[in-house]
Amino acid sequence: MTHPAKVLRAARKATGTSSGRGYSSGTKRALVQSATHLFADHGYAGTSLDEVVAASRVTKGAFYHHFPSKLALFDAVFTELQESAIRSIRAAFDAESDPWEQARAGLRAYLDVSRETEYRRICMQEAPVALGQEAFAESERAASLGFVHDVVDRLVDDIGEVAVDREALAAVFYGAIRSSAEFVAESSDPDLASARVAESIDVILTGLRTLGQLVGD
Amino acid sequence: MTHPAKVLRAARKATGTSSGRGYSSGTKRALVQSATHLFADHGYAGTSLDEVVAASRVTKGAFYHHFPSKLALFDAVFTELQESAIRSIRAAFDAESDPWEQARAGLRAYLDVSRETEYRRICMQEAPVALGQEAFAESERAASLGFVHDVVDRLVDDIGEVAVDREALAAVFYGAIRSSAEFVAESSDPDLASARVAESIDVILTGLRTLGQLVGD
DNA sequence: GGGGGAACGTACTGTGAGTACGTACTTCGA
DNA sequence: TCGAAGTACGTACTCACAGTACGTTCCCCC
Repeated sequence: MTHPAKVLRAARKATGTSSGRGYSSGTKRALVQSATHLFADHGYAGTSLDEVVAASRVTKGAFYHHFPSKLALFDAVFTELQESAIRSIRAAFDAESDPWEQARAGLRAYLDVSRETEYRRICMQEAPVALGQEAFAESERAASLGFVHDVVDRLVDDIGEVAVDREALAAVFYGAIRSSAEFVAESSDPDLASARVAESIDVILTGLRTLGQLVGD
Repeated sequence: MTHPAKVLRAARKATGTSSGRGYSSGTKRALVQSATHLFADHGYAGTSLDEVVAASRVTKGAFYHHFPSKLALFDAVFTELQESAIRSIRAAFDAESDPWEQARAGLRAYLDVSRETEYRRICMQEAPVALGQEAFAESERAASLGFVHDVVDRLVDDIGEVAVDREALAAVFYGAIRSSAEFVAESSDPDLASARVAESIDVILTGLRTLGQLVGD
């Protein structure tokens, strides 16, 4: 007298589909995964809930049991990608000790992450529009921008003598890095493009360091 | 029965609303102007055609006579803002002759343009999502990015000895400038913020120049 | 002055987000 | 072990909005 839902649930647990990090049910996880691909391919506005639930093999009723709105689903997808990216970058960063090497390692890790179309499309393109500039900027300050701020702080400390506006410089570098990601993404040879922008930023950093040494003397 | 279109038309001609630069009718101009404000305030997805036509005091039939779709309306709004911005920046650029001064003047002009919420919201935020990355990147290459490319070219020529990747460096600077615009926009004191980021970019340019002089010796 | 195209207006259709409500399954306390 | 409450869905709708079909008026030119 085993009921069908019970079997399904057991099957999901066995295949590891269920209990995916913080989610109560496998259904929720399936919805997030399907949505990640669909949002990345067709954007937020270009993806209908009917497509998402069809890809997840559930119905709208099931969806609205787990999420209050389409936007909440997008937010879940965004947050997951964002957090994963930050973990990768911070790991690369923490593997170095010299601030200049940390900056280089962090940049390389970021360029790697932004090679994934899902990250670029969802976290860089769609998110500010879908979630609104306010909410997006907030999450950005807490995550990536804050990270760049730390890196720039260390670099400026290392330079020492030159008087610079750390906050403004961090904003400038943050944009430079974001733009580098697009440059790499649009390129036909991502490996080469990645090396090219990394070197350009290197030249800029070297210029700043040289400036610091000259003033320091 | 006095028909509304006749009255409206007479009123428009009397108030000079009609015959707006390149548009066949005043109606088209009114639609673009209303849409500019509405898109800037509520975004592309957040603005309904009913709102646009109501603000323009026409009907959907009139709208679809002038535009094939909502997206075409957005494109018209975007193109107008974009071209106007480029004109301002190029004017500031052409007023100088020294490449480093040209770069400074162009940056200042860009920071001024991007203080307008309409430009930021429509041309920087919404456009890549609404028009699609492909189309947006194309228009960007032809306009703003190409402009930055020219500026960087002159700077690198002036430096001389240092071997740098002009294309990659242009991409990096382009991002730095875009990000500066956001920094200024989010600030509570835009004049101060504008000066702060301009100085940060100045420091970077000075670093590059110094590098060039050292290698040149 | 009338014929044709441009410039509208009105009423409808289709799609997609969100809601209302019913139902199967699980859990837990008595 | 029985039932009551909660969880996890499914089905069938409503409403908003982009786009269409089609009719009507205005304007110009022959």
